[in-house]
Amino acid sequence: MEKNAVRIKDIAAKANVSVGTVDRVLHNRGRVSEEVRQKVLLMMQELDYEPNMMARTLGSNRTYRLAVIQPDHTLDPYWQGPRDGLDKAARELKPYGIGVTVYSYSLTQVDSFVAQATAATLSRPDGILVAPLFYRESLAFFAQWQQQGIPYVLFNTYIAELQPLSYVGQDSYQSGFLAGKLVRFGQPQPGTFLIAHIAEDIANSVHVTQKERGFRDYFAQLAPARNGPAPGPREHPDKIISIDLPDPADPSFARQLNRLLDDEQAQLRGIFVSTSKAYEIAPYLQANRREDIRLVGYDLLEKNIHFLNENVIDFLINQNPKEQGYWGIFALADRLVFKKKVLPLKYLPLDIITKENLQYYVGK
Amino acid sequence: MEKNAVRIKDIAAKANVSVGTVDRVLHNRGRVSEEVRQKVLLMMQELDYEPNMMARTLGSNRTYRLAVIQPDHTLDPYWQGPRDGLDKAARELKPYGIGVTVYSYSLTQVDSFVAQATAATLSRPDGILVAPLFYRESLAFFAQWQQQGIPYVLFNTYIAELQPLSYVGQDSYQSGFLAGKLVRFGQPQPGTFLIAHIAEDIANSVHVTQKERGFRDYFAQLAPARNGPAPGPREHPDKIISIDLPDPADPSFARQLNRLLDDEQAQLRGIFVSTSKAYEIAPYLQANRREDIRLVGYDLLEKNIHFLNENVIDFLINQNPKEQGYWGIFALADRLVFKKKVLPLKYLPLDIITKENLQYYVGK
DNA sequence: TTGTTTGGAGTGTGCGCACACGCAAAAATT
DNA sequence: AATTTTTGCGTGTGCGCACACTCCAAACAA
Repeated sequence: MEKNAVRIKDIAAKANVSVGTVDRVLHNRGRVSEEVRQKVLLMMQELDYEPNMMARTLGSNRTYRLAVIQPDHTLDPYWQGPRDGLDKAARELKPYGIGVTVYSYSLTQVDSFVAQATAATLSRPDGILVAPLFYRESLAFFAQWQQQGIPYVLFNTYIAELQPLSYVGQDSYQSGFLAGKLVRFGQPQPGTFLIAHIAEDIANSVHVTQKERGFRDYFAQLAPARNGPAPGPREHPDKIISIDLPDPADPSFARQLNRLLDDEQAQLRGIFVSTSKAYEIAPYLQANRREDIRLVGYDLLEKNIHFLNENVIDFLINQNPKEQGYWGIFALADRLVFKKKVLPLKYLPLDIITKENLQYYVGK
Repeated sequence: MEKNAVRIKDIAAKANVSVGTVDRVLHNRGRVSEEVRQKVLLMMQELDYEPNMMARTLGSNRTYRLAVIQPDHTLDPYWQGPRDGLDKAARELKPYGIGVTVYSYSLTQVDSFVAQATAATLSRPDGILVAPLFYRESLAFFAQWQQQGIPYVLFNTYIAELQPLSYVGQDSYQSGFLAGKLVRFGQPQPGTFLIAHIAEDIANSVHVTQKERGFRDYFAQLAPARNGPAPGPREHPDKIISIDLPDPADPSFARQLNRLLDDEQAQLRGIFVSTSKAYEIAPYLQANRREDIRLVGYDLLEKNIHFLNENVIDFLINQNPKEQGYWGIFALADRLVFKKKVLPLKYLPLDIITKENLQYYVGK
């Protein structure tokens, strides 16, 4: 094997030109007659030439600087995941001349996002990976990068507005849809199902509203068709409510939650927490011994894992934070270094995590 | 970045020797005085030298031949997965001088395994990746490879007997345990649960017996402790039975299966198929409209996906066949080419697949 | 003594490619 | 017609490393 690897030299010989000429058509450096150009191109096709990337990066001493803009991982544990992933990618890609700089902003302060995004832009990077949690404020930056010709990749939150090179992350809608299934599955009787947002600025967060839409749609499609041949064994007059909880430190958090749990009428059978903060709800269920209420949330944070093992949380959906960082960086590398075409959408799987399969996802 | 990459030239300068000398200590070629050797080693540590793998493979024209021994993918669709995965790995590793040859044997014929394994051994490969479905017949080969110093990696089936370089695949026991959870989850009433083996030589297949053990243990640990403080809200006098079905083409397959399904007394609530052949059972459930019987099986084969979408199969556990092939090859490459230490056990996740998250696993 | 081996080091070439440079012929300008 | 400029192409060097080769002096044998 490998003996038959086609080199530039082979193309040159077959086309009766020098390696310099082949190099010129390969990189569109001009200074080649159209006639020769076509011949070289043909020979390349015939021999099925594939450049040797190792020799290429070794030969050209070019380096690439990538900027990552994401929430500070010391303020919210979730963001440690993407951080780990992009660090891993950075390590693997270092020999290819890729360097990564992280600009972290505060999840709760819009202006810190603007400041960091501005700093990243001013560093004039060769590519940008960004988690655009703030919808409105992101748009202007996209426009600027697009104009400057800097490729940028989105992760975690998908904003279609200005075409990014790629989006890496979950399909939020389907993610909510799946949550509906998990919260409903195996429950023989109809009831009320709650979708809880914790300390989220819903209006400015595409991400979360799509999850809610998916969740509601799951129940909608469950309802038997009006004129269906035979109505299913059970009807589904389930009631879906959603609530916008404040920061858990706020006393009204407990107040609002307890009011819901104490409402005997409601027949509350399941709660879906739209972010990775299911561990904020879990203690209330555990304290009141509400094993009858199904709890579904996101991500394998330490606290979530605790309540999963205690059977308070029933399912977690893994958003694959680490993979998001990893593949985000790789999307940029594929474009810049390897010159491969990059898929505009890279949906990561919706991993269903239970107590029984947890261990194989934790260190991943 | 990357400007600070340490080269062997830098070490040479710092140790006041030539690059040739550094090369000699790097590869233990001898012909270096102990004194100088120590100095060079020290400088390497101080500068935190990491060899540039690209330059290394480019410089040394060494190639590696890997042999893969696995069931023929044209005879059983499952094995297309590992095949795809190892092909992908082979493509990525080709520039590193790695070539892969596949020796495929027939799942049902022991002697074809022996023949292919023999052929692979005679080709004197630099490394071997093997799916040792036949327990007894595998042992002799392991011993031989060990003696010849050929590193070998197991996948799909774990046999601890003679330490392989690594095992890549699922934890079969935990896989069965999870299947127990999935088949039982949300069913309010106790009943009978069936574990079905289809056309398997149980006695010679570690793999499948471990799955059964895990499955049974799930139910065992569900039963409330004898002297527990308070017996749970429901007791679990579930009954677990297992059955050894013949090839589905055999008329007794249908006979045995129908007898089980028609037994009103049994209260059959769930079936766990221990291999990827859940699609052989599904038609019987569908024909008899037995929506009350939970069906859990393995792998995203086309036929399984069909019945998952029809709600006949409730859950599939993805054995990640593609990843098994991919990481199996990489384990060998890590050892041979990159000289990294290889984990002796690489457990792949137990992906839970439902209709709702299926799409993100299919093309993976 | 003169050869011969051997230990301990340095030098040189090539891997496949990028890129700067050189040089002649053709085309454009004066 | 003499010049500059442009076009079209070939050559040479270096990237970091492996590996064969060379060289020299000391140890040893004859």
